Amino acid sequence: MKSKTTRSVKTRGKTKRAGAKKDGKQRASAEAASAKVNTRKATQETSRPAAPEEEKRKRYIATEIEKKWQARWEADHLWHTDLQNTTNKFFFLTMYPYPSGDLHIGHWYAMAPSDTKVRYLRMTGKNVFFPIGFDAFGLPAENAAIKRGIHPYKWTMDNIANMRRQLHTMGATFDWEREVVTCDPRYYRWNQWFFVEMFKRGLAYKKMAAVDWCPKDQTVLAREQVIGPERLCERCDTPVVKKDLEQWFLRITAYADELLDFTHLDWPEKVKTLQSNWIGRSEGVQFTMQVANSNASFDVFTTRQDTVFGMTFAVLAPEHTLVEQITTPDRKGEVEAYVFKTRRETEIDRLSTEKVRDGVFTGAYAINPMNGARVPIWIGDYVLTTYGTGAIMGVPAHDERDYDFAQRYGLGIPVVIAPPNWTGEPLGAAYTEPGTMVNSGEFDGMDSERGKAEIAKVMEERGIGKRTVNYRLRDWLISRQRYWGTPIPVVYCPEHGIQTVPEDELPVVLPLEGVEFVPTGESPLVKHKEFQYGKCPICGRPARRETDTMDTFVDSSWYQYDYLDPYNIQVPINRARTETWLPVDQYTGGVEHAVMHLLYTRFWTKMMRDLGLIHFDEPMLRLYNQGTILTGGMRMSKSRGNVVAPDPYVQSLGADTVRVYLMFIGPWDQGGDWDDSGIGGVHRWLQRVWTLVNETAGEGTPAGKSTERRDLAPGDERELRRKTHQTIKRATDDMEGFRFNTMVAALMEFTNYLQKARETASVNMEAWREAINSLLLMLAPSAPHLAEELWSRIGGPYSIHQQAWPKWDPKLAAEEMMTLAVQVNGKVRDRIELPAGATEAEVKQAAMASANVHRHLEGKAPAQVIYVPGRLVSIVVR
RNA sequence: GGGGCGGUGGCGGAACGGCAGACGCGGCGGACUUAAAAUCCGCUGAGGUAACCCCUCGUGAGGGUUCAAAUCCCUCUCGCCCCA
Repeated sequence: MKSKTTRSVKTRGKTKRAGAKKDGKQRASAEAASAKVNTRKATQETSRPAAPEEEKRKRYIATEIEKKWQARWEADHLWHTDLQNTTNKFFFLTMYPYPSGDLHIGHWYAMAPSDTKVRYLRMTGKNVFFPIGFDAFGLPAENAAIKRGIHPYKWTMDNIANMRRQLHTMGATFDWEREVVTCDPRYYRWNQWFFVEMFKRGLAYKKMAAVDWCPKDQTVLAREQVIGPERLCERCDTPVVKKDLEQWFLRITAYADELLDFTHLDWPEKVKTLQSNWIGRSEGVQFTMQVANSNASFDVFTTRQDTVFGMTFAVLAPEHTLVEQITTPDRKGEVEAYVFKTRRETEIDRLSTEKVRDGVFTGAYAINPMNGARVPIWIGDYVLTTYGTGAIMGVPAHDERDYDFAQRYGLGIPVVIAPPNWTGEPLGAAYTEPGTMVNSGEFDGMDSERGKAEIAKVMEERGIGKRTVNYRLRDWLISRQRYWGTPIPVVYCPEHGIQTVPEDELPVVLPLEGVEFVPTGESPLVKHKEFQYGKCPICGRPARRETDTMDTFVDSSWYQYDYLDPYNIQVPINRARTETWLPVDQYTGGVEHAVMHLLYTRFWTKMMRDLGLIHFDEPMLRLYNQGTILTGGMRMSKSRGNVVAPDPYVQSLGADTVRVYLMFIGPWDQGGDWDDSGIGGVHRWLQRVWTLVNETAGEGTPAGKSTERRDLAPGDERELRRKTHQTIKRATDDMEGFRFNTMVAALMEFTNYLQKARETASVNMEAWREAINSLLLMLAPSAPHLAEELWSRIGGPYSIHQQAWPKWDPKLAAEEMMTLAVQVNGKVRDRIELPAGATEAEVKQAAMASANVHRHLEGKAPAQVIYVPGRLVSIVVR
């Protein structure tokens, strides 16, 4: 296979292609050249046998050169950023992975192009900090413990070890010396510290909340443990219900308005819109409704106070605290059954338009404070306690959901906002646009937009209600009845109630020993008596420790800060470094985190600012969302069992091939179904580069033509330099715009051109060197190992990754000739070639001289001739 | 229901309103080889023509603006995402 024969056959094949019919001579010169190489090599590395070494030089064996250079880069700490040096600083952050155990092709898709961009930025003179870590707390570790008896700590650490190894094979320039692992007490103690600070400021608090509860396992379930539309417990298939429990919240709503301000963020519009919608600010009025024949009352929120005269009913959420009190005895059975039914539904189900909007009459009535009308009080599951006040006024004529509801139960639908040209007939559907107010007492004839303001004013004057801003955003529920997370640093003293753990006692360490993982559905901490034994910081007496842990999104809310100084256990953040290195200059990650992680981390930064730790308002200045790699149309995940492992590809074709292929398959923000059918093409391209450059390196001239090079043809040299500089321009622009696919295509085209040039043209060595050097430099960010290897072979200084990205010269890139399309009535009829500097008159003259054009003019004189400089000539005849 | 994004060869995808299909995969033909693999060369949107030139048609469907539309506008349709 690797015999001498094969090699000489190969050599002969190539020489024959290269030269005309001088087989013998060509072969002789090629062999002489390779013999020279051989000698040099042999003297350099006398310890090794010459033949296999020679073989290695000839063939592109990706795995060998990749291992070699990875070891060298690491030994040289090439990617360890000097954080003291803040000149040209650039913080490039890619979302850290969850340590599921295996790095899949989706991870590569996110990280490899990020690394390419980082390497490019380094070559343009940026001092880049590119850290990596692991989002190490979370449910899968605990499930593994329950199912297979592996401790979550061990499971997580083993997975991290494996993923570290896999990440290294990618050849990414991560600064491994500042790795953050969030399940390390060193890290999560600061989660606790932040929690305590927030508690002191009222930003962390405890209140009742409805959560998913499995009645059989007697436990709260995470959202993802509730399976299917039937909402069954994932362990025992018991229908899940909602249950009110005391939960810890972070007051993100305090920042709602500020979170709506994106003015200093260079983020995708999509993400900004998603966050805005999620926060859901609406301005309206909150007013009080009295229950008839009762001293009870309830508040409703509406943005359509202009329609208040059209109210024919009121609806309370089934969970509303008033429901039990006001329900009349004859309605009790029906109401209770309905409340029970509702508790099994999700909010998403309840808000779906597909769903029939139903409800039950409570038997009670409420008074419309604006006109004194008595309206029936219903309960309905389309009203949520989590939005507004958990009660609404029903105005069927001007709200679609209310309309459906009134239709179903035969409630009145009086029009109070007249559509244009309305003649008094009943509406066929809810009219939700502005209009003229009618049947609204003193407001009749008023434009409804003005009516909104007027009614709000009147309500305030009469003490009925007040103008209110309402948000869809809820406070962030961080309690998890789970083991594998950050313990919430709180104790419950029988005498002094809720007390946070003093700072000098942090961290509250998650116990690793004495923890039982049995499928009862209860957090192991609840049964860990030792852990629960705390003491009150005020009286020093025993106090039960909180057993809830924090949502893992807490960890990812500030991990970018910890990267700067991960080993610091004195203070939460290193202020000096934070001041100079943050905010993050470029963040990359999936759009699926738009309203969770990306909102939480913005909140966290604002909170930190208000704690006086930092001076800026936003954590990440620029954001790029790459797409998702799917398999069979589905997101890759271990639980689905559809992950594609990169390792086999890396072993057979090399990391460089995988990296380039992932960038080549399409626009980075698009993602798509994984299909490896084209990966061979990318590998072949890299091999062609290998061969092309090695010939230059080994023989000192392109294509071994040294002995018979003709004199320089000036045109050829100009052309070669033109292609070189045009390619640099294309690659630079594409790299700036994250257009890796077209960047790779440009380099492929350049390689194709160089191969042809080598065989057909006589080449000036300076220009050739410039071309080869540029090719390697431009390839370096994408295929770092191959580029480094070839760079060293042509005698470039180590490391190629510390060289400057090539610059293009507009003069050299400029074309001398231009090819123009000539259109007659919009159809291309000919192409003409002219010097690039040709004047409009010359161009038009040349166009009119075309025989093809003449034929299509059919003797008519052109009515109009349009010249688009450098592009085309358009001739119009009528 | 509202909003956003998208629909281009057999496939992934290129294309500042200006020559549609770059680049790659796949396919076909050829060179090399005893043969295969690998490599290299040529062709490859559909149709008309034996072939070349050339012509016609073509970017989900239909209409519009324009000398010129994949690109801008309107209507529809299908797919994905978000909100209700």
